[in-house]
Formats: sequence, structure tokens, C-alpha cells
Amino acid sequence: MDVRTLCLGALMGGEATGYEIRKMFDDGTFSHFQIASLGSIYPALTKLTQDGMVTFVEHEQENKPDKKIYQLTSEGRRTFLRTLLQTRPAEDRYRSDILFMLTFAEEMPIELTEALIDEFAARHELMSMQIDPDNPDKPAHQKFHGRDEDGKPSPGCCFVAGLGQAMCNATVKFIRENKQGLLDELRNRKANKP
Amino acid sequence: MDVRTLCLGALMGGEATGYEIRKMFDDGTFSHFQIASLGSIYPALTKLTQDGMVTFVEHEQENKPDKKIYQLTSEGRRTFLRTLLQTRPAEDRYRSDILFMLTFAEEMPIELTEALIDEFAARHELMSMQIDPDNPDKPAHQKFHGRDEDGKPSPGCCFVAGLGQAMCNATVKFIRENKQGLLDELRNRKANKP
DNA sequence: ACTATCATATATCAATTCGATATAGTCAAT
DNA sequence: ATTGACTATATCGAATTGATATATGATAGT
Repeated sequence: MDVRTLCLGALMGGEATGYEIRKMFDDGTFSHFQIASLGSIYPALTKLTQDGMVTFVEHEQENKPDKKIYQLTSEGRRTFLRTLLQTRPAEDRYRSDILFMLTFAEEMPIELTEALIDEFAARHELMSMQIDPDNPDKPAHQKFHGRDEDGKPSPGCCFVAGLGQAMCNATVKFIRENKQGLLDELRNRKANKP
Repeated sequence: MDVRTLCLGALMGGEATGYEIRKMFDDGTFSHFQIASLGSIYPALTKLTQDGMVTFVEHEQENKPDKKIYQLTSEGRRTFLRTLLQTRPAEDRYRSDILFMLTFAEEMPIELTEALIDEFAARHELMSMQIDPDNPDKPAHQKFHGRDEDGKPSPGCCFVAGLGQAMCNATVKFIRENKQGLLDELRNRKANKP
């Protein structure tokens, strides 16, 4: 899925600026399973405007930079829904430097191994909290998407959020249960083979 | 982590061709947490050769294309280990078209929603089996990496593999427990609001 | 018997995307 | 005072993907 399609999807939840769309992918609704950088979002919005998929209104703000508030056109909405029906989803891709590095735990000082594991766990604990769509502590920009008139998140969003939390929690649990065993084994090997 | 570093890491487990390195990221040891395509691996190996990090021997094969078998130089090995110590790992990035699409479940036919969920579960079940480093059914190219003299996978590899399996299993479990609930709710909503 | 398709193997390249940087103002903190 | 963080848009070089080309053998379907 290209960034243009991701932007259309982001705007399905209502109007937003390019900056706010980035936040949805960085902090917000989509953050645990999609990525899009500013360097791709702004050109995508320009292209979508040219193609009549979105329109924008320019808002001058006092003491702040101007805003361009983007909105789906009916054609943009139709195009996105058609894409949903026709797209064969690409394979999931998960990329983790930490796990790659941990693969070489035997070649590293044990303190580094432990630090990497702790960081991995901490990141997933944080993410698990961030994902919760009903978490009241979250800033507004994390709440853009997929809510109905009552402000409740859509069933699809809840399902995906729950799935993300389950994955994070499983990660944290596995580390809690297996970290010490790994460190002990690494220490043993170092003692026996110097 | 750039593809050059990933290639050095792949060659830590022994000599390999570019094609075999791709398989490690596609099918093999690294497949569930790193990605590298042929279009980036071959140029990376060329660059690494120029920089003295790897060397290769050309093998002519009867009735098959020639092979270039790459091997780490001692400088390549040193460089990789230094990189391990000095690199701040980037944030993990997970990208899933299916989860993005499922976010819009309310806008799709229920059959599509169910098909997407089933595919997601099937992919994760498959991956969970593929990850197992002791699975005897796996083809040779999935066994390249991180084994000691006895052929046992390294502790780091086992830990990372176990973590990957835990994530996959949690995903499958969540779907088993929550899929029907989502479909029921979607059907209810469709019945009430046409 | 014919025809796909897949697997091995390397290589190239256009299109996409990332990541860093530039600009610019507000606000809070040290 | 000045450093860093947040809002906001925009651009661009560098890295990477994904598709394609080339060559051959094996396997499987019709």
C-alpha cells in the first residue's frame, strides 16, 4: 500500500493536516502497524489534490504557521473503498534492529545484551499502553480515527488495537520468563570458553 | 541498520552466496524480523568487496548459473562487531496492510473482513512453524545461521526465535478468541443501520 | 506432449520512500 | 539567554523496493 492510499485512509476519519496525518502514523491510531514519514505524506497530499481525491482549506493562524486542512472528496472516498475491495494485501513486514542484534548475543558483552532486552521490553510496554483506544490520557491527535457519532472507536479499530496489545503483552511476558535464562546461559558459555 | 551491515551479519554464520543471503531474510533465520531484497543485497556485496569487508570465490557449476560464494574478511568481522557495540538500534517498524484494512471493517463486506482475518491467522501460524530453529523439516537454507560446532543454534538465535513464536502464537490465540465477536458486532450494526 | 511455474543464480533500474534538513514562530525550562 | 520541544510545511539526496532480464533444470498440471 502506497502512502497515497494510507493518506486517504487517514482522512476517512475526518479532516486533518499533513502534520496530523503523520501523528496518526507516528503516535496515533495506525502507529503500531503502519509507517509514513512527512517526506512522503506531503508529496502524496499534493498528488491527491491534483487528482481530485482531496481538497484543502488554508487556515491562517495567529503566531503559528499556516495550516492546510485536508478533506476527502466523494471521489477520494469512493476510490479508497474500491481500493479496499480490490487490493491484495502485501505480506506483513516486521523490522527490528534489536532482535537482529540479539541474534549475536554470544559476540557481545552481557551488559549490552541485557540492555537491549530491557529496551525491547520497555518499548513494547509503552506501546501496549499507547494502543488502547479508550485510554483517557491520550492526547487528541491520537484519537482521530474510526469513531462514530458517539465518539466510540469502530469495531475494526478495537479489534486491531486489541490484537496489537496482545502481541505487545506476549512479548513482555516472554521476556519476563526467558531473559534470565538467556543471560545465565551466556555467562556459562563465557566461563567455559574464554 | 543498512543492508551492508545486515549482509555482514548474515555472513557471520559462514560463507554464502547473495541468493542464499536473500533466503535467510526471506525464509530463514532472519525472516521474521528483518527484510532485505535482492536489489539491495547484490549492490551491498559489491560495495563490501570494494571496501575489503568480504571476499568471494567464483564457482562454475554444470548446468546452473555461476555462483559467487562470499566470505567475511577479518576486517569485515571486526567491523561488524564494532557496529554491534556502537549502534543505537532504530525503532522497530511493523507494517501490515491487513491490519490497516481491517481498521475499516465497517466499510467492507463481512466476507472480506473474515477472509482478511483468516489470512492473517494463517500467515502467523505458518510463520510460527517456520521460526522454530529445531524444526527438522526445514530446508537447508533456513539453517545457516548462528550454530556452533555441534550444529546447535546459538542462545541468541533461540531467544529471538522463541520471542517470534510467542508473538505469532499470541496473534493466533487473539484471533481465535475475538474473531467471532467482531463479525457478530459488524452484522448487528449492518442490520440496525442500513 | 506441451506448457506453466518454480527454484537456482546474478544483475540492473525506475519508482518509491526514508531521513535529514530548512524555515519559522511559540512556549517552557534552565 | 539559550536550549530544546511542539506545531507546521516543504524539499531533496540517499537508500530501498519491486519488477524485470537472462539462463537452465526440474517438476507438475492439462
